Amino acid sequence: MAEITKSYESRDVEDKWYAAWQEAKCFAGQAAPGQETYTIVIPPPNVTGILHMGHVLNNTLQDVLIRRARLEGKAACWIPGTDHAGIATQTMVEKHLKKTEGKGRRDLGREEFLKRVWSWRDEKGDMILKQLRQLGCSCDWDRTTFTMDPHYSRAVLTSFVKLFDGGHIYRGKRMVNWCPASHTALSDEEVEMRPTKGFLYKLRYELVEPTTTKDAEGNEVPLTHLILETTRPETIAADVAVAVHPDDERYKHLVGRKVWRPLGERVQIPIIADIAVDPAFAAGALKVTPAHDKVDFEIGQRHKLPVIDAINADGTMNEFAGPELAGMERFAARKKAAEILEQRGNLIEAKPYENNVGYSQRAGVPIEPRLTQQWWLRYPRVEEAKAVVRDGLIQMHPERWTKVYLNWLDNIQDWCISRQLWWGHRIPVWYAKGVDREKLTEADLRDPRKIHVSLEGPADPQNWEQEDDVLDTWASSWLWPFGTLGWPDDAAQKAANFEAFYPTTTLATGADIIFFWVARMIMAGLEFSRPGAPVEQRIPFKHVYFNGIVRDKQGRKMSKTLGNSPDPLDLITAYGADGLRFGLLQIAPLGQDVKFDETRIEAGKHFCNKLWNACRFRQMSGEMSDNSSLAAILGRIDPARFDDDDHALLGALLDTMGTLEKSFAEFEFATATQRLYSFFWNDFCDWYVEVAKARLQDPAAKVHVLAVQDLVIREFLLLFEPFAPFITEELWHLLGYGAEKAFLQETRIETVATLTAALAGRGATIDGAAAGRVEQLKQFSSLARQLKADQAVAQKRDVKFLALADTAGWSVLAANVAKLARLVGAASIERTTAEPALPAIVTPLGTLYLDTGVKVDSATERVRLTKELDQLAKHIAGTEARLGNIAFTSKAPPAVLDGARKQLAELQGKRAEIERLLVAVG
RNA sequence: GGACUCAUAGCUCAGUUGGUUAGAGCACCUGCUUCACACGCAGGGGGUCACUGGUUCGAGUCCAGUUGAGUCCA
Repeated sequence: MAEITKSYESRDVEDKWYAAWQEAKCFAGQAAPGQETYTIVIPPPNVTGILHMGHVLNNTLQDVLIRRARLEGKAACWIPGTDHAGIATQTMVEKHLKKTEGKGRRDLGREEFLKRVWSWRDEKGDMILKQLRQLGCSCDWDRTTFTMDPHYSRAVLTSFVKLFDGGHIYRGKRMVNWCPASHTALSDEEVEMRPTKGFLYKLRYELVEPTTTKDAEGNEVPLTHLILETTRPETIAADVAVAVHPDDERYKHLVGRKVWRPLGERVQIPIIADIAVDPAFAAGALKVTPAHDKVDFEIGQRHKLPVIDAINADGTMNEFAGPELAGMERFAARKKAAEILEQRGNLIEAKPYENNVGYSQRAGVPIEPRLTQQWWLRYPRVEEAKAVVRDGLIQMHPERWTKVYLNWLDNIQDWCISRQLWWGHRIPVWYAKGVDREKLTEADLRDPRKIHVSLEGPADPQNWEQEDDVLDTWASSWLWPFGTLGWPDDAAQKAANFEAFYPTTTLATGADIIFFWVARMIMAGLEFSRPGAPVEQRIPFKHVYFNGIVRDKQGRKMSKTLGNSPDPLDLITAYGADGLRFGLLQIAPLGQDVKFDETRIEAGKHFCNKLWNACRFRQMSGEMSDNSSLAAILGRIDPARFDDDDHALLGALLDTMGTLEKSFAEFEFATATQRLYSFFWNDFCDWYVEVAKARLQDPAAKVHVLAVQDLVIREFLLLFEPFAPFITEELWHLLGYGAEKAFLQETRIETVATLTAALAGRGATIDGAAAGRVEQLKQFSSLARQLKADQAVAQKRDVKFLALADTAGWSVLAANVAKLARLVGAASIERTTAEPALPAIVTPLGTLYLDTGVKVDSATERVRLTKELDQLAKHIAGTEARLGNIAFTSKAPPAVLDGARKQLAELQGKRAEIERLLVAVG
C-alpha cells in the first residue's frame, strides 16, 4: 500500500481518477430489469458558454444527487448536453464575422452562414462540458445531446407537427415584442421590465372645431384644444385617434369630434371613447397609436381604426413618421419630435419621468411593440400541468415556488414560438408558391393546397417555399427530459432505455427559468411523453430543486460585465474540485441565494487536507489490515473493549448518517455538509483520534482501536464521496477499502439501519449514555487546559494535577486518566482529599488543582474566581426565578422542569465550590 | 399595485415541533513547530438575534405592524 503524502495535492489525483472512471464507464446509465432508477437531465448550458459559478453550484448539486443514488444501489443516469441558444449564438457568430471578415450574415446567405455557425460550434462548442469533467461531474457522456442534433431536431419538428395537427398552433399578425437589435420577435418571458428614466411630454392637440367647457367654478369657458401626455412623441405621426374614458365628464361632449394630429401629414383624427383609458393618468386623454402599443392596438381593433406603422424593423423611423423624422433612429427621433412640437407651440412641458419599459433580455435594448406575422402556440395540458404540481406528483423544493408556478399558469398567454433567425429549427411549414403569406386566414392554414406541414416536407418541393422563421430555442428545450431519451423514435427510445429512466427523478435548476423551462417541460411531458398512459408516467420529473443564485460579496449577480465572477477553473486549481464543491455547498442553503465567499472554498480545501492527514495518521498508527469489506473490519472490532469513546464516536457516526439520509430527502445540502464537517473534524479528529493515541500504547487494545478508526473512515468516505469524489476515491484505494481494484462507487452505502444491524451482529450495541460521559471528559480537559493557560503554564509542559472529586467523579477520571493526561499535558492526575492552596478550577468531575510549584498569587486568583462567581450568580438567579414562578412549574413539561432543577443544583454546587476556593485563597 | 425572500458576532452563514448560558468557518488577540495535519493545535475576546407591539410560564424561533435589502408578476 502506498504511503500517504504529507498534504493533499488535488491536481495529482483528479485527472487520474476522472480518466479511470471514464475508462471503466462508471457513469453509464444502465438499469437492470426492476432496478430502481435515478435520472437527472442537465439544464443544457449554451453551446457557446463557459463555466461560471452558477454552473458550478447547479452541477455540483446534480452530481451529489446522482453519486449518492449510485451508492444507494440505484441505476443512476445523468444526461448531459448543450442548447443551441438561438439568439445568443447567432449574435455571437455574427459579431465574430463582422470583426474578422467585415461581413454580415446577409452577405453570406443563410446556407453559408449556418455553415459558419456549425464550424464555430464544432470548434468551440462543448467546451463547457469538458469543464464539467474537471468539476468531477459524473454524467453519462455517451448520451450527450445537442438540441440541434439530427435526432433531437426530429423531436422538435415532430412536436411542432403534432401540435399543429392538434390545432394548438396558429399563425397570425399580432402585436409582438420586437427586438430591433436582433430583428426578431420575442416571447413575453424574454422581455424584462426595467424602470427607465425619460420624459413625459405634455402636448396640445388642437380641436378642429373649437367648443366650450366648464371650468372648476362651473363657468362656461372656451375650449380650443385637448391636453394629453405621452412618453413617445416620435410616434405621433402614427396616431389614428385620441381616446378618452366613456364616463369621463370632462370629455363626454367631445367624443365624435376631431383634433388635428400635430405631427406628420396634417390630418384630422377622431376623438373616441374606450374603457382602456385610465382617466386618472395625466389629463385622461390617450393618443392611440395601434402599430406601436399593445393597448392601442386593441383599442384600434375595437374601433376599426387604421394602422400606421412608422418604425422599421431595425428601430429607425420610416416615411410615415413624417419627413422630419424619416430615417432617424427612434431615440434621436424622439428628441427631434419634441423640438418640432415645441417650435409649433404644441409642447407645453417635458417633465422628467420614470416608467417601466420592456427590454430584450438578450440584447439589452428596449423592445418595440410591433405588428408582425408570427406563429403562436396555445399551450396544451395547462390544467393538467397545474394539477400535477398541486397534487404533489411533482414536488418543488423549496415548496413556495409552486405558488409562482401556478400563478403563471393561471394567467398564461399564448406563446410566440417563431423567431426571425437562421440558427435554430426551421419551422416545418411550406407555403404553396404564389400564395400571399400576408393574407392567409386560419382556414387557409388547414388547406393542404396552400399550406404543407410535415417532417419530410412536400413531395414536390419545386412548388413550395419553406417558412423562413425558426422556432424559439425554448420550444426545443421543453422536450429535453424525453427528447434526450430517444423520443419520438421507438428504436431510439428502446436503446436509451426510456422505459426505465422516464420520468426523470430530479431537475435541479434556477428559479429564474421556472416559466421558460420548468413549466413548459411539464406541459410538454404531459402532452407527448407516453400518450394515453397514467399521468404519473407522463410527468417529466418528480422533484424540482431550485438552487440559489451565486452572488458576489456585495450581493450583486455575478456577471462578465461587472467582472465580479471568479473563474471556477482557477478555483479548482487553487482549492481542488472537491474543496470548491464542498465549500460552495456549505454556504448554499435550500432556496437561498449564495453570497460567494472565497474563504469558504479555502475552508473546503482545508477540510480535504484534514481528512487526508487523518487517513495518513491512521496509516502511521499501525499495520493496515483487511479493509476490503465491512465484515472484515467488523471482525477486528472487539465489543468487549468498547469504552465510552467508542460508543460516543459510533453513536455520532450513526447520527451523522441519519442526518444525511434526512438531508437528502429534503434537499438540505448545507445541513449535510455541516454535519459531515463537524463529525469528522470535531468528533473524530479532535477527540477520538486524540484519546486513541493513549489507547494505542496498549498492544492489547490496538487492533480494536484501529478497527474502529478503519470503520469510521470507511463509512465517512462513503458519506463524503458525493460531495468530494476525487479525494475519497484516492483514499479509498490508499487504505485498501476496495475489493481488488473496485471503485468506491461500487460499494453500497450503509444506512443507519444496516450499520446498526451489522454492529449488533458483532455483539456491539451503542450505549447512548456514553456520549454524556464523554462530554464531561471533554469539558474536563478543556477546563484543565484553561487553568494552565490562566496560570501561564506552557501547554506542552507536563504538570501535576490534583483532583478533589467524589467517588463517582473520580471513578470516571480514573478510568480515563491515561487519555486525559496525554490530552491536557499532565505528568500526573492524582486524587486528593485535602484542600491544597493551589490555583483551581471547578469541573463536572470535581475541582481540579494545578501544582505549578510556585506560590499562588492570591490577589489574581481572587479576581479570577470572583469573576466566575458573578457570572454564576446571574444564571442561578435566573433559574431560581423561573422555578419560583408557579405559572412555570405548573405548566412547563416535566422534562423541562427536571432539566431546570438539575441545572440549578449543578450551578449551586459549583457556586459553593468556588466560594470555598475563594475562602481558601484568603 | 400584487406575491415572495431575507435581516443573528467585523465578514459569510447555521440555529429542527417555542424550552438550560444563541453556534460554526473566516478574520482578530495570546501561546505552541508536541511522534497526522501551521491547509494545524490549544486558549481567548466579540452578539439588546433590524425595530415596535402581541400570544405564551417561556420567543432568535409563532402572530401583527414598522424599517431596510432583494426577487418575481402586473
